[in-house]
Amino acid sequence: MADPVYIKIVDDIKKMVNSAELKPGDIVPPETALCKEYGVSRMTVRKGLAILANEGYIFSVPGKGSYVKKPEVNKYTLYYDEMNNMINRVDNARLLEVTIIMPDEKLANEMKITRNKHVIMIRRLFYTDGVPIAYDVKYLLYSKGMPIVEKEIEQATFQEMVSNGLPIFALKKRISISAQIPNEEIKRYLNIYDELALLVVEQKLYNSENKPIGIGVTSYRGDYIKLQGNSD
Amino acid sequence: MADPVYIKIVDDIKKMVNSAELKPGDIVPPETALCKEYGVSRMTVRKGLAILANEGYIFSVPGKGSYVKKPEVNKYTLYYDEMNNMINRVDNARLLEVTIIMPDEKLANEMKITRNKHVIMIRRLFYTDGVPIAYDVKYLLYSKGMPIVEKEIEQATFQEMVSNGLPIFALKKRISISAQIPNEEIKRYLNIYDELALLVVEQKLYNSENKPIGIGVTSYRGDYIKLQGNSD
DNA sequence: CAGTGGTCTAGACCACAGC
DNA sequence: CTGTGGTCTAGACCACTGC
Repeated sequence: MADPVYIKIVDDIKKMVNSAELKPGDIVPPETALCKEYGVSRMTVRKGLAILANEGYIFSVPGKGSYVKKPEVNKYTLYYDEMNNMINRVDNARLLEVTIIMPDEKLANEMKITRNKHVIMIRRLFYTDGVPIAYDVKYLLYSKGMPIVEKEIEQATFQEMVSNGLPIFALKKRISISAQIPNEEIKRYLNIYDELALLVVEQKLYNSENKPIGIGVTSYRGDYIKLQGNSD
Repeated sequence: MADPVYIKIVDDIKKMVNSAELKPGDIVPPETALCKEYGVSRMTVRKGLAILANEGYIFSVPGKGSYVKKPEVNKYTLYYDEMNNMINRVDNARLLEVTIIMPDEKLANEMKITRNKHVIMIRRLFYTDGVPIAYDVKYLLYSKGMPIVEKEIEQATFQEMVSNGLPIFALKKRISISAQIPNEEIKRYLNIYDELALLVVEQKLYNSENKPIGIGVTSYRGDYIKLQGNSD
């Protein structure tokens, strides 16, 4: 093995967990014992345990020991960008409207603002191979540095509209995914004549103080999108 | 501050990144410089940098230095369990059928098996407050220790069916989410009389060798489910 | 009290980048 | 060659746990 010692420790303990030699709740040998077993110093052992803790295999309790963790079986990682998804890529976008509105009660509530604040509303259609596949509405609180040129808005993702490249680490986002039947307006925009379900993805952006700064709702033709997620 | 030094280092660098004092691609001060700046030993500095690397803020290149990373803006974490979701909780399940079938070409393909292998098919209905809200089909490769008592199958999640509590860390899962129009059979099962969209979640389980061991398709009434995800 | 993990030091040697 | 990060040591002191 060219691997460093701490990797060997990690692999060995992973093997024990995966072969049920160590079960969730079981205690991992104390650091001093592992030091002796592998003939290394404590910092090396701790490096290995830190990796295991980080990957969700174990957790440590000061004064007691390290324990095998119950895995989070229901956790998935999903990559979503309104312009790219698992079946198709948006290759074009058309701006339907960009206006400044006063929010109705529902929107004001969702954005946690009073109804006398102004909100920018952007409505777009997304195309793939010339076919309209999604109807997209965004509501943004105005802030300095936002793109105001229509050409910029047309092709921008939510990120690009709100964060002008700057404190992107601080942004928090939530999405919620649902299935809906299109209303007449969306049917017209997406050329839907038969029964067809929409996959509706709502994005909500928060600044570092957890205040909403934008809401986006993208309604995809159900036959043109599939979102995918992975465990790990 | 009662915080350890490495936490201070982490916070300071995070602040610099979030205030754009350090931009993606910029180089982080070398470890030796940080040692001097904070008056600590190198291991302490490295502990801080390791945390930042782990949280996706920086990455290190041996022989060169540490750099600020572009954040993964499109990454979301989603918790999904066929029995629990954001609007409703499945409080009851009814077993429709459990049989052993020979897979058709499509299924054999998806499970990467030959068509002469046997597959267990389980069909269920999920209820909330006595209302059927989802139609669920699972296909499982038979393996030792699987629940065979109907009462067990009825209330089991996918996890519980496949992994009998053992090497759960090794399991990999994928989900894909789509919106569909129900067929006549599902309409009957879910008491759908009007137009209603289905949120369809397909789960696929793989063992540690990346071979599929089970496929599950759960079709929820669109008005009863909403999946949610978070960045971070 | 002894044993545990949490923090930290002041060194060391290595492999690797770039000049 | 110097400077960088990657690995590792052999100690230290602390706070906490459980007896």
